[in-house]
Amino acid sequence: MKKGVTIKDIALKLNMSVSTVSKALNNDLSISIPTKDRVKQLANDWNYVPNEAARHFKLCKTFTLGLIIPNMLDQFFVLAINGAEKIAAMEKYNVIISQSHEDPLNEERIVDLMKRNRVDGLIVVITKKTEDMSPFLNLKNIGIPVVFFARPPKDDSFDYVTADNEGGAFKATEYLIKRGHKRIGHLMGPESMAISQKRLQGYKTALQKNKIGFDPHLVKVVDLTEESTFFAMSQFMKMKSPPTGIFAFKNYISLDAIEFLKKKFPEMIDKVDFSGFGNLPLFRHLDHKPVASIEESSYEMGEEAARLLFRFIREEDSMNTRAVQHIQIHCKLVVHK
Amino acid sequence: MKKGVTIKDIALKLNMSVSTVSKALNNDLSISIPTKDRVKQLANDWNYVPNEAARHFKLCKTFTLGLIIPNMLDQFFVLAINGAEKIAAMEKYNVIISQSHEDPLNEERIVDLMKRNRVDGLIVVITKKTEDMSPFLNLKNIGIPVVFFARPPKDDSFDYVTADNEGGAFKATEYLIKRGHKRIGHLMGPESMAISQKRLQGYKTALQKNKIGFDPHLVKVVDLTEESTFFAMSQFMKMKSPPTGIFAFKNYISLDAIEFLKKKFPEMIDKVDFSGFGNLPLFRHLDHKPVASIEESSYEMGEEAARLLFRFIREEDSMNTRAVQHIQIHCKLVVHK
DNA sequence: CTGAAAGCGCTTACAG
DNA sequence: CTGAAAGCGCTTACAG
Repeated sequence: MKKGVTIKDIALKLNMSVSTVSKALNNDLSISIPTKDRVKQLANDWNYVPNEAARHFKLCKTFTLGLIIPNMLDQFFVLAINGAEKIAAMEKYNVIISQSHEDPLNEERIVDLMKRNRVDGLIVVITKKTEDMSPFLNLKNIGIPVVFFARPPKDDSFDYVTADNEGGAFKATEYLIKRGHKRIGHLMGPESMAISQKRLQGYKTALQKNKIGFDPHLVKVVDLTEESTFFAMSQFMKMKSPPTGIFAFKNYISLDAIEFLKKKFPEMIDKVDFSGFGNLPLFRHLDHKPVASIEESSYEMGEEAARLLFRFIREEDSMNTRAVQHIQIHCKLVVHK
Repeated sequence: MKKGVTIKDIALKLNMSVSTVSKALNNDLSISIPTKDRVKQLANDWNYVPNEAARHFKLCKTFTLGLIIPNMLDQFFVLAINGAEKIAAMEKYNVIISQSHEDPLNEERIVDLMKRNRVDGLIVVITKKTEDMSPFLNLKNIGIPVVFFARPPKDDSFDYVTADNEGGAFKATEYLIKRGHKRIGHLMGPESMAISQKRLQGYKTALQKNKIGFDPHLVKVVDLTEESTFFAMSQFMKMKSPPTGIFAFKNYISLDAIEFLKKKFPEMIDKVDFSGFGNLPLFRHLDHKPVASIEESSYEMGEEAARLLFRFIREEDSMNTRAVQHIQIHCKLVVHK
């Protein structure tokens, strides 16, 4: 980084103090219009670029939000980022995005980095394997507020924004029932994720309400990799009477499951209906896709998380006294085709 | 941001000078092992978190790379980001990503922001409409190196990494010819983009080499929106003898074009073959997709761009004397199904 | 091996 | 309305 023009240079040239120049550039009310004009004119002529690193340092504030997400190839997260960025932009805040790639070790490294860089707040989607929350506890101690997003930690003492997981699962399952399915499987999310249980619960409730017995063999846990979905599907297909409707924890899983059928049981591809969480932009291009999606409104969820975070940033002092916030976003069922 | 523990606090407690503490934490050779141990022990006990804002300020270096891309919903860019991030991580650099959403005004705002935040270097995919390069010239002046990526500016005085656009277009077009097509259309990229011409040229060369006359009616310019692709396709389909093979500037355009056929000319969907730039992860899930893609190796391109940028960051002094770098990445043809 | 001192560029409470 | 001065947390050239 070259040295560049500083307010000192400007002050020297105009025979003013640096205080005056600083105030003029910041539109301080105490400075006269002519002075402001002269300062701004020269700043412009000289291509003055304020050194934010110096401001951040001086003000103990970086005007930066950290975002930690598992993976940017997942459109759900990208939409959420866009929502958060919108709110951040309104507050003239920057956003730093970093990917954990679903690895808790990476996650810890990134949290540390964000801490060192003194972001003013953090929005985090924890990895599918994160169980140890100590890196985040530590964050609280040094006064950096965190809002968890989409995947709430099991420990309810943290603030989060998430979908109505149980309600959404209920709707997705019931839609399959309404389409006439009696044997309904569930591709369940990892045990390590709190929402896996919620979505399972919604599935169970839908069965119950519609007088369909719960069969534990119809629930297979997957870990969000293609292999595990393929394995679960092959288990399903081996059954005497395989499910004809499958509610997936997440629609990226449905896509893998559909992929599996195409490859191994092409005759079944039109006989099994899928529903699941996530109404993704890429569905537009698909011929074989879930019959219904739970719209998680990820853009709005991102906005909501950012709004909550800004509230915390503003109320920083009351950090230790304020009530924990758990925000739940309503989920809509979207039928495809 | 709370005040937190500083090296001064540690120095006070241990009856040392701040210089010693600073050096101990930075593993300076001049400090004795026992001293280092005592310092590190206390730093650890007290949860000391170095204030990077202060370091950046002091060192006139932020260890941060800026990335400006049009849109994170485009997987091509996400892969490139991942490549650049990998290289940055190896150099212990952070990456700030910002989206221009294809709007030059946004782009200018972001460049300004990156300037103020004194990123050490910038990797930029300009918007499809960017013609005025002055925001970037300005960057050079204050000593922030920039590497353009994927979409080289028309002005060749900038450094960039791009695909072998002409060669790739040649291969994609020739593949359609090899499949027996005689009437081959081209969905050309925006005139404002330099690579649109290159890809058109590759298309023309492939026709020529294979003794197929060039028909200007078979070239339609699109602007990367669905509407413009739909319009171009409807023009094609109105022709007496519409093209049976179409080489698209970019495969997201192919997807829109396929969408158009599905909707308006379902009987044609299996009669028109597409090829184009971009071998995207999402193709995995598609039944109707281009018959071939030009693999742009975006991950590797991202790495390459970051490597080049680091070279510039290191050689900062010779900024004005060094030769302009134009790196071209070889493109492979990937046949689908 | 350790420390005193200067300084990075900016903001702000205070004095005039 | 303007300015002098302190200080944010750190690094480093220099002295000892």
